[in-house]
Formats: sequence, structure tokens, C-alpha cells
Amino acid sequence: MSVTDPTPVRVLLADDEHLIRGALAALLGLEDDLVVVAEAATGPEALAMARAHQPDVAVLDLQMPGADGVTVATVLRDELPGCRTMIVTGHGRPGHLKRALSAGVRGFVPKTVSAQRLAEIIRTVHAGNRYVDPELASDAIAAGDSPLTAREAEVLELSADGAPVTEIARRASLSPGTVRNYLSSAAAKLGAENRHTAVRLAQAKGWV
Amino acid sequence: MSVTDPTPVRVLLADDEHLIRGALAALLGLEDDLVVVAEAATGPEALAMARAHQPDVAVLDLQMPGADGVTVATVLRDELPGCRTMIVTGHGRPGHLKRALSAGVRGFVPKTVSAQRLAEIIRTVHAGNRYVDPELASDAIAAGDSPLTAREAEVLELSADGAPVTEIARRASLSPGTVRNYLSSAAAKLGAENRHTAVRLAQAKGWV
DNA sequence: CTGACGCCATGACATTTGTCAGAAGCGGTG
DNA sequence: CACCGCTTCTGACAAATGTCATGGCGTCAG
Repeated sequence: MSVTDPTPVRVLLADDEHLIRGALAALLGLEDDLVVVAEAATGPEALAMARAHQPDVAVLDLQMPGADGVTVATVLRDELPGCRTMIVTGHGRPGHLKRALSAGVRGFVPKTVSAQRLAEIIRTVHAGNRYVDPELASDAIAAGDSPLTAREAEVLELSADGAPVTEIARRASLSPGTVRNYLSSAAAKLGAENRHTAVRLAQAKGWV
Repeated sequence: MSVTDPTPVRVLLADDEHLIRGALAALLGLEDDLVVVAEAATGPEALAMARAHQPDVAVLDLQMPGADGVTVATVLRDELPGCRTMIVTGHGRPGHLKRALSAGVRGFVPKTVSAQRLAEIIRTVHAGNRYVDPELASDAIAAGDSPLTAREAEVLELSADGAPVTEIARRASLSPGTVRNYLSSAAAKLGAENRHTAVRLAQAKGWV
């Protein structure tokens, strides 16, 4: 039904790299049933473009200046329920997939797919179905759920830049002792020797 | 002279993201004077392809599995002196530019340029000229040279994953005390409170 | 050759961090 | 309601880390 559809799928492309975005727009434009109606280089720009052009499908890069793809998808789900969202990403961490799915994202693919394949997936998503890259999905399953409590994850994230405990405590409005306890238990749960390696592990799993 | 040249510029494309590589190949193929003779997804693959196809210009992504773009460029300079090399990168850190230039790279551009612009730069590079993105260049100048001595940088790099001092000492075959001295002086030079923030700073500047 | 500088190390000290025990409040769930 | 887990805190101790002074050894410029 799709390739001969008289009303083509209207696509929004958001990626901060002009090179990729332009090339992608050109390639997707070759498909008769797809039309790129808007492009954006940042999260806020993507939102503005979506509001202005009301696309059928928004193809969002995960890492963009301003607001990342999942954040944009969350807003779009509320503002434009008719717009399906999908995420493309370079290096997909397991946790991102979970975040994306709970933001109502219907497609999650790595940038290692071909443009042809991406076009098919856009059609799949537009038809109301979901598509998740099998490799990313299995990574996410293997990584499992975060063993961290909400505060543990929060404090761990605040310590990501290597700041001393007193600074983290200030940022989190907690006692330094509490911060140390959280960091200690978080590191123990992750099997890390100290909070710094714990941060790396949690980031690799996408839990922060 | 270029657009009507009867012998087009033979280009090698190396990027680990199929989506980008394919799209780029398609767009560059539209230029009459450019022909993409080979594609590669990893560093070693790029080398093998270059040896097999002897391209005029190698367009290399900075971050690839196996060997990064600068490493590939270094090898190519020795093995295929007739092949010009250029680097495209997503997030270019200042230090990378310096490394690239000393590896004989003649072009250094971010992925935020358009394909049209990239084609022009490929021609520039092929003609024997250099091209460096102005913004990346000014960043590199602003970042300046690394204030770290060779060992300071080495030890700092070994501590990048958050390992404890004893482990770093083992890896570097140094005394733990020496490691602490180096880390301390490195952090002082970088204006960091501890080695972890020092590592982040040095990485941001591209000094590690 | 002498002085400057980087490299490597040791030892001592203060500070920071990690670990543990304990305790209070709070929100669920059986 | 009793129980459990999460949150928050305190205090105390051990371990890791940061800081400083000091010394020997090599190399290189003046």
C-alpha cells in the first residue's frame, strides 16, 4: 500500500550533523512515498519544526544540542499525538532504549543500517508498528534493569564530573555523609572499586 | 579545471556508520569529477581498501573501530604517498587537529558541513592544498599546547578509567608515590581539584 | 662544566574517601 | 498493624589520595 500511496509520508529529520542530515534527506527523497518536510539541527529546533510542519514521522538523533532525541520525543507525544517518533543513534547504550520506549518512541535503530533499510523502518513506524534493532534490543536485555535506587543514580550522576563529595552534597542538598553512603552502595551494587569506575560502568549501561 | 576533468578524483570513504557512508557515497557520486572507488567501516578495512584501490583522496572518520582516522592517515602517508588524506569528525577536540596535521592530514572538517562543501574540500585537498575548518582551528589555537610533560600525560591517561593509584603504578611500572606526584602536578597545571576532573579537562582539550 | 629541567623515588602529613553500624521517619504491602 | 525497603542522617575507623620537602640521576644548553 505504501509505495503507491498518493499521500506520501511526511518526515521530519533532526540531526546536528549537516552532512548526515543533508545526505539522508537526499536519499530518503528518492523514495516516492517519503517526503522530508523539515530538518532541524538541535532539540528545540526540532520541536519548533514539528509544531510548524506537523510531520507524520519524526526521525530524531539521540545526541543533539539543546535537548536530546528522547526528550524531544516525550514532548512530541503530548503535543502531537499523531506524530510517530523514532530514534537513530551512533552508539546506543542499553539504557537509552528503555528511556526511549517509555517516551513513546516507536523505532530505535543504529546508524549502521543502510538508508534503504531506514526507509523501510520509517514506513513500518508510520504504519503504527514498532521496530527495534535486534542487536540493541539484546544488549538492553543483557544489561537488564538498573540495580540502583533513584537517589543512588541521582548522586552517581552528580559525581560524574569527578567533583569532590562536598560539592556533590551541595548540588544534591544532602549531607556529605549521606552522599558517601549512596556512592558506596552504588559502587558495591555495580561491582566497582570506587565511584569513578562506578560512574563509567553505569554510563556504559545507560543507567545514568 | 576540476568539474570537466576527464579523469575524476578517486575517493576512499571510511566511516563506521553505514547510514552516513552510504548517503555520502551517493551524494559525492553525483559530482561528475568525483568517484567513490572504495568504502570501509573500520580502520584496518580502510587500510586494506586503500592498498587495493589506490585512491587519490582518503576521507577518514576520526572515530572508527580498530584504528582511528589519524592512525590510518599515518600509515597511508608512508605506504601511499600519492594518496591525500583528510579527516571528518563529529565532535572535534582541539588536540586531534594537531595530531592529524602532524600525521600529514591535509583536510580537517566537522560533520556539520554540507555535502556540497565537502566535495569542494575534497577537490581542494586533491589539488594539494590544505583545508582546516576555521572553528576547529580557532579552538585548537585557544586550547594551546599541553602544559603536561610526557610522563604526566601518560600517567593521566592511564588513570582515565578511574583505577586506583596502585593499579596505575602497576600499569606504568612506576612507584605509587611517583604516580601520585605526577597526578598531583598534572592536576595543578590543569587547575583541577583532583585527578578525575583533570582527566576530563585534558580529554576535552584533546591532550590525552 | 654548571645550572636548569625532567624523571623517578621516598617519607611524612593532612585531607578525602570508602566502609560499617546504627537510628529515625516514611510509604507501601500483606 | 507489622514488616520491609528507601531516604536521610550521624559517628567512627580504615584506606586511598593529595601535598610537600627532599634527594639522586640523566640530558641538554649556555
